[in-house]
Amino acid sequence: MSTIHDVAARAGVSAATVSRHLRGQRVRSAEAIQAAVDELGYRPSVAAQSLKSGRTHMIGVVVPDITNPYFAAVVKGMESASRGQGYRILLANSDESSDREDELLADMIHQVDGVILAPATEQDQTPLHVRDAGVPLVFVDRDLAGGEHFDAVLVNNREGGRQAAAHLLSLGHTRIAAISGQQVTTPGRARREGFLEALAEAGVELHPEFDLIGDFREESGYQLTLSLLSSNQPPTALFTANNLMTVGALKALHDMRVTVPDQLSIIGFDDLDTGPLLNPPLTVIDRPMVDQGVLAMRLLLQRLGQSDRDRSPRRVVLDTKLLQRGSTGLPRQ
Amino acid sequence: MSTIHDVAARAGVSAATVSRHLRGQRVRSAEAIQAAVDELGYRPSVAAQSLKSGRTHMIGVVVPDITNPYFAAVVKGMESASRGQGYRILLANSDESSDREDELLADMIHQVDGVILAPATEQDQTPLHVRDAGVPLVFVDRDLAGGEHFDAVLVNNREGGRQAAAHLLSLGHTRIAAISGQQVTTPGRARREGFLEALAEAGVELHPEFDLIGDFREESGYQLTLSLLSSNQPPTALFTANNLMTVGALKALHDMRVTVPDQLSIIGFDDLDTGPLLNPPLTVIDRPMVDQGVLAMRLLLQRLGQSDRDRSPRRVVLDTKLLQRGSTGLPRQ
DNA sequence: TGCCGTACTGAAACCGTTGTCAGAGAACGA
DNA sequence: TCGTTCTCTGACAACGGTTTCAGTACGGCA
Repeated sequence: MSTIHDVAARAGVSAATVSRHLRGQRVRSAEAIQAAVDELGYRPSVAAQSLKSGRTHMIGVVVPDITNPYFAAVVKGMESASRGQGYRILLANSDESSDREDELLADMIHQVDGVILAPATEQDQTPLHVRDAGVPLVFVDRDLAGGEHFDAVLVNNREGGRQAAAHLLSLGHTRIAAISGQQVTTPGRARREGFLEALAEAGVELHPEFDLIGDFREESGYQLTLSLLSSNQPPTALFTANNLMTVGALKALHDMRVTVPDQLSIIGFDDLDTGPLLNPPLTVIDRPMVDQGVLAMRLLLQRLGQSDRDRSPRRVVLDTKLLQRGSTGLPRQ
Repeated sequence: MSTIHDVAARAGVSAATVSRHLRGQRVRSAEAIQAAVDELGYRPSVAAQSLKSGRTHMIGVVVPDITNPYFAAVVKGMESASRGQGYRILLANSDESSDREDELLADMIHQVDGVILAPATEQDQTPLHVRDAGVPLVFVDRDLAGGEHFDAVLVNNREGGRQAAAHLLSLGHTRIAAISGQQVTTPGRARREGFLEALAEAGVELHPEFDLIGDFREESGYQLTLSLLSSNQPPTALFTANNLMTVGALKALHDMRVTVPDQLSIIGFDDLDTGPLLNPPLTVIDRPMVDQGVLAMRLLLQRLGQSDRDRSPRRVVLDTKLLQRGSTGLPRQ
């Protein structure tokens, strides 16, 4: 590994001059320096630059689970938006654990220029520490209670929940069940609230035993669906509040030989790549995925730009959309 | 941001002593130092440590596409294996582009302690530069032509291809088609070779027009399947060499109202989360996913351990397994 | 009493880069 | 010709740690 001094020696100038040349300043011996750089294959030490400048050109990204296709798409969006801007992504999974998230952020703060986070709970305090440390922070997918002072890219989860309910109601369902996510998370809480709200407005009540709370993982969708089916008067329609729980629910229905939508209509939140191929094709509330990552990264990079640090928070809220396919139908008589 | 000197001043000792305490050496004023550390919330500067030690505690991970569930799972495995070992993951997508991969690696080399790579082509030269730079490298999923001198975690792709062919042959198919991946990649080449090999051994020939080469993306699976269907004597069975192309193929079959497996049997490579839920459930060649990430990271971290750098390359090859479900059946008369 | 070994300590150098500073020439106008 | 400006330069000091080196203080022992 050659250093800037090696280059300087070879070009017959001082290290300072090499540095200047590399940063684009006019320098008399530009060609000689460039030649030396090329011959030695010199690349500046990132560590030394960071130490000197206090900037690392890395963005910390913390998501609950990278194997969730939604987050994979979001991260891909982030990566493509940071590409060409000279920023790299430091990736970590929180596994939906607030503690793990705390650790990760505490570690990261000191080696990233900014953080994009999908917080494990809305009560999380760590993001405040991140802000206190002067590290710009953008929320994606999930918000904080009182998060208005942070940048964020979200979707209208409440409206998404309402759309799901409205769709089931429009088909004539009244024995309706919902499997929601953790109520301490934005999508967990808001989707359920919107869903319940729309039901209430239509004068339909959700039986407490049909108002289930999962954890956004496939297994909880599976187990909770089994429990619903064991009810002596099962629901005719089901709303599952994210993609993984939807898959779990479908597996349970499959295993229990429940026909969809004849015996049970099901509507999920977040489309699956194979959504149209399922039997029947899956009805879902859909939302932009890659876009959210792109927007979040852009917001953050803007924030990193000089003189933009203190501008008021920007909050982007995207719309959800009903994709009606075959898994929802009229309730059985 | 407090520095080690702030801590030293507060504890009434020198910076050297604080450093010693933090690195676990016996020190007279341990309590006072610890108190100062806690009060100030001191954390060592990663940049300074890197500059001094030459180690960054970061692992560069370059995969073709993080939204491919296989790679998402692999990355998750890596992340969990690096957790607790004090290593972080610098993630990048190569988008199956060799040029992009070159850039990424050239940048990364100087800021990571090791690299895990799924190379875009087997002819790639960049990995050699990485090695020359003294940065340990582990291949995952894909190998290099002449890659025997590198650590790697692979699966037996050739055998997987043979299993697929054997399965279709055992059902009595002879008009068989294959949609393979890029022939410059290990999985693209080896799966096809194994597949063709087994057909040849059974005396079955693959019509050139049925021997298609895609690019591991959904769109190519879709388009190539459409072209197969437009043949005036279409195949009765199809092998798609990765998950995304399988999804593309299924969408084409769906759009063209081809019934599976009656009109066409299909067998994929790599299971889908929704594989069992498809209509009919998808027959695939399956392989460990998260495990590959875990193994690759372990291999790399071992390599980073002292005195292990020069040991001979370790190459792990995992087995594939046929998951017979409903998408393959007897050929139509 | 003196001597030796042990346990700990701070000063200083170093990692590689960048920014400051003062100075050296060259170009320019008077 | 002599200032004065302008452009470019190298020496040097940081940035925040870790490590080496040369101590200092103390206990044990003869």
